Amino acid sequence: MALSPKEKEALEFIEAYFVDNGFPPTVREIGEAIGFTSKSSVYKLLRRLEAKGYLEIVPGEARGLRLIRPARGIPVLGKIPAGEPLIPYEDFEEVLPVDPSFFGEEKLFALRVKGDSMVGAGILPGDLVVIRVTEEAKNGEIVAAVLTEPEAEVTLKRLELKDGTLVLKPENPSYEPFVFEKEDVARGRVKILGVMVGLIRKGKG
Amino acid sequence: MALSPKEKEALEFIEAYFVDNGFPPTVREIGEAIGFTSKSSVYKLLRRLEAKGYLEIVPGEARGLRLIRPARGIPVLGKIPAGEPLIPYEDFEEVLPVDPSFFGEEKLFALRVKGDSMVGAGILPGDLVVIRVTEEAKNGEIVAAVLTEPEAEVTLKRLELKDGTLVLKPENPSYEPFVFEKEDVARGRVKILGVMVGLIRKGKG
DNA sequence: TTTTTAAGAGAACAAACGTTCGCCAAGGTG
DNA sequence: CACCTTGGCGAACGTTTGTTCTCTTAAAAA
Repeated sequence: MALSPKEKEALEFIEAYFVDNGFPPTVREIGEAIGFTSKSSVYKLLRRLEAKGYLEIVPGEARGLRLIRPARGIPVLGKIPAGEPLIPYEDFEEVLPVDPSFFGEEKLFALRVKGDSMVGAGILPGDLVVIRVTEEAKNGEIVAAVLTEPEAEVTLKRLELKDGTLVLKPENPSYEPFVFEKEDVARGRVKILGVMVGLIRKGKG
Repeated sequence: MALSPKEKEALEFIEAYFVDNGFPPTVREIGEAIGFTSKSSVYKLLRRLEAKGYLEIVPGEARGLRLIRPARGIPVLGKIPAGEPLIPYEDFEEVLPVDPSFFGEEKLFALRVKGDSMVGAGILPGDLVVIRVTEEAKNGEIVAAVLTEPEAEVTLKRLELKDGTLVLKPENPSYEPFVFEKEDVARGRVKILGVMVGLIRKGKG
């Protein structure tokens, strides 16, 4: 169910408070944060959030709020980002229950690997690759890049930069590298989303 | 610093309570759980835990306890387990801040991969392999096993069972399989710790 | 042995906190 | 128009909860 602006504001505050403090906020603190003067209004809002399945209220207990979604996690980029901003940091389908600070403090997201073009780097189909959002990738780093032609597509390859040309190199001899000249980069035919900082595999491998 | 029995009991209760409820317990609840009749005794114990670095007390706040160690995580098996029990579920050096239920509800631990004998399965040196504790592994599964001779050693290999013989097969043509006959297994020269259920890689891969 | 320290009991108190009740304004709907 | 729902205010109340004091006992240190 959809969240009203105030409900969303409250939920985000609760999650942020939880991450910062290690326990949930009180009704009063929530009210103060979202600009409510009456606690009862906050309480009603919390009940709405409960009805919509975003949290659970434990009756009578101080700070008795139980978040349903994991408080800290790495969002999995489901569909290919089309417009701007490239990384929509909302409405992710899935959130990996992994503390992001394990991989670094910056903005992170995860990408599910589709093909076998990177098996040479120990990256298998189905793996979740953790990406740090940045446009400044160095030579030799594995990057997530979005190709705009012929159609929008996100791909994971090793980056090679040689005097202006940008090469996205698979780690599998069966695949050919993608080569982009200066003008291709300038015209936005390729755009680097970020660099790989980790990998999570679920299953028997 | 070392924990007294009661301190350890309290800390474990707090962690379990936190996992179950999503917020920390009250001083009273802790007292009830560990058999203290006086709250002040509990409070002093909490201060000891704080002094020893296991948690933080936020003064004046209800349920104002902040755990230092991650509440939910996967322990990393540091050194090779020598005696029984093979998996000591205490005093782990490191805990991965990953919700164990992501990989399964059973008992899990992680193992840091040392060599390159499993690169063919996309498992690189330095990777953290998540293992589900079980002695019943099926043919073709990747298992963590402990070899007792010539010296105790934990290894990760693909399991192959052929009428009584147990083969631990590397996924790298440069390495030879380990073959164990029925009597080797019976004499405990090889013991299966568990099967691989996931993998976590930290770094640029 | 005397002294000190650690660990807990029990009472008392002041905040912190959740919860309910009645009221009100805006907006849609018959 | 009259009616109902939604979303908010304000007051009041009763618990829940942290925190401090003094006292007791047993072990350790001197």
